[in-house]
Amino acid sequence: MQIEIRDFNGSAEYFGTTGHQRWAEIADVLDNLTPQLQASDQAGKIGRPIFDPKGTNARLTVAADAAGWRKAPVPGDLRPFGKDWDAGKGAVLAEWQFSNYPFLWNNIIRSEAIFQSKAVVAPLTAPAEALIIVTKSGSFPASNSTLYFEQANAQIDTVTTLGVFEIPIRLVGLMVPKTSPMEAAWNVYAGRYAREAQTTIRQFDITWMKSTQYGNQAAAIHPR
Amino acid sequence: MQIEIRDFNGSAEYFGTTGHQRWAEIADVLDNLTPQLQASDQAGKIGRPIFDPKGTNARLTVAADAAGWRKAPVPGDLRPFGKDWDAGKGAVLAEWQFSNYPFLWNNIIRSEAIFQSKAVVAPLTAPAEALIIVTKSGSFPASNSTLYFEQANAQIDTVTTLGVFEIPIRLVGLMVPKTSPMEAAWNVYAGRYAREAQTTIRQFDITWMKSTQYGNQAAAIHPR
DNA sequence: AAGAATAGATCTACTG
DNA sequence: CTCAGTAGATCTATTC
Repeated sequence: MQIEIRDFNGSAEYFGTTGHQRWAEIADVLDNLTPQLQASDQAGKIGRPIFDPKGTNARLTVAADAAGWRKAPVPGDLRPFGKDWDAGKGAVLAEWQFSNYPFLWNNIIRSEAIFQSKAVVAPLTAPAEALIIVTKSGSFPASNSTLYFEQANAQIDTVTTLGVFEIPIRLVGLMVPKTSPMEAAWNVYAGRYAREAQTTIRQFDITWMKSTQYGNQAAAIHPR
Repeated sequence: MQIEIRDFNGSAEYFGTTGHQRWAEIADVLDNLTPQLQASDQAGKIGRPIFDPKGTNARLTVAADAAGWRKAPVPGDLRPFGKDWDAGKGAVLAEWQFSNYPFLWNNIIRSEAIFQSKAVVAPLTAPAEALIIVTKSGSFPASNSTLYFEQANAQIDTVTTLGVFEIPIRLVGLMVPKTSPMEAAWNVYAGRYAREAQTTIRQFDITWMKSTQYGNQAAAIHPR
C-alpha cells in the first residue's frame, strides 16, 4: 500500500540512522500489503465497503513476523498498561492501531513509560528507542470512531508541542491509492467479530469526495 | 453511592482549599446516585446483572446539571482532541468515564493540554485548575474492557511518577456497597445501545469472590 | 434530510 | 475447561 509518514521527537533522524534497518523491514511489509476491505454492518451503509481492521491486522502481524518482529509483552511494573505491543524487534516497538481513537494515547503513554524506564523487554534486544504506529488514512470509509492517520497526527503534533513526551514516534498512514481502480482484498466474515475470512481479490473504483476536517478528502469505494 | 478517591498532582490540596465547593457539589451528586444495573448480553453471562454505564451517565449528567455543571466544549485549537468534557464549572473539569479503558488517557491528555494552555473554555469561568474523573470499581461485574477505578489508579500512579503531567486529578471510584443486599436501579433497554430505559428499583445480594489483579475483590450480584 | 464526527457502549477473540 | 483480563471490533446515539 501507499503510505505517508509523520515523525515526532527526532524519529526522522532515528529511522534515518540507527533505526534504518528496522524501518526498512516495516516499510517492506507495508509496501507489500494489499488493501483489506469488508462490508459495513452499520445502519444506513450496510454492505458498503469499509476498511477491514481484522484483515489488515492479521496480515501485518504475519508479514512482520516473517521479518522477525514479535509481540512484545508489557513488563511487570507496567502491567496496568496492558499486555503487549503488537510487534517489537531490536530497539523498536510497533503498533497497528485501527481500533477506536483513544487507543492512540494508551499506546503512546505506555511506550513513553517503557522508553523512560530503559528496561529491555523481550523480544527487544535493547531499551526501546522508538515507536512505530500504523494507522489508516481518514480517507478510507471505516467504522465510526476508529483511529485515523490525520487525527493521530494532529493530536500528537499538539502534545509534542507541550514537550511532555520524549520517545521518537513514526506515525504511518495507509493511504487510499490515487489511481482508480484499486485492487483490494474483499473479506467476508461469518460474524461481526469473526477473524476467519473468505477472501477474494477484487477491483474497486475510487471517487474522491469533498474535504474533511483535516483537509484530507474522503474516498468513496465502489466494487466494480 | 459509596466512593473512593485518589488524588494526583496536588489535587487533595486543591479540592481541600480552592476547589472545595466544586468538590462538595460533585460529592453530593455521587452520594445521591443509586447504583445502576442492567442485564449483560455477553455470551456466557446473558441476563446477569452488570454495571449500567448509560443509566449512570445519564443520572450523573442530570444531577450535575442541577448543580450548575455543563458540558464543556473543547476549544478550536484543541479540536483534534474531541468535542467536549462531560461537565465543567468554575475552574474544574469532570468526566464520567465508563467506556473502554483507553479513554482514560484521551481524557487526561486533552485536559493537560487545556491546563497548560491556560485558556478559559465555556462554561468554565477561569482556566482549568483540576480534573475529576469518575469511574466504577473493578469489583462491579461489567462489560469487558470498560475502564475501572483500580486500573485507572495504577496507570495514573505510574505516569505521574514520570512527571510528565501537571494537572491535578481527582480520580473517583464508585464502589460496590459492602452491605448486602444492595438497592439498585434495574434498567431494561429496548436494544443494546438504546438510551431509554424502563427502570425498577430492586434488591440485589452481593457476594464477594476472590481477589483480582489490583487486590480488589470481585463482587457477584444476584437479584433477590 | 443526509452526512460527518465524536462519544459511548459493549460485544467477540484470544491468551494466560 | 472455566475464569479473568486485555485487545480489538464496531456498532448506535447524538450533535453540528
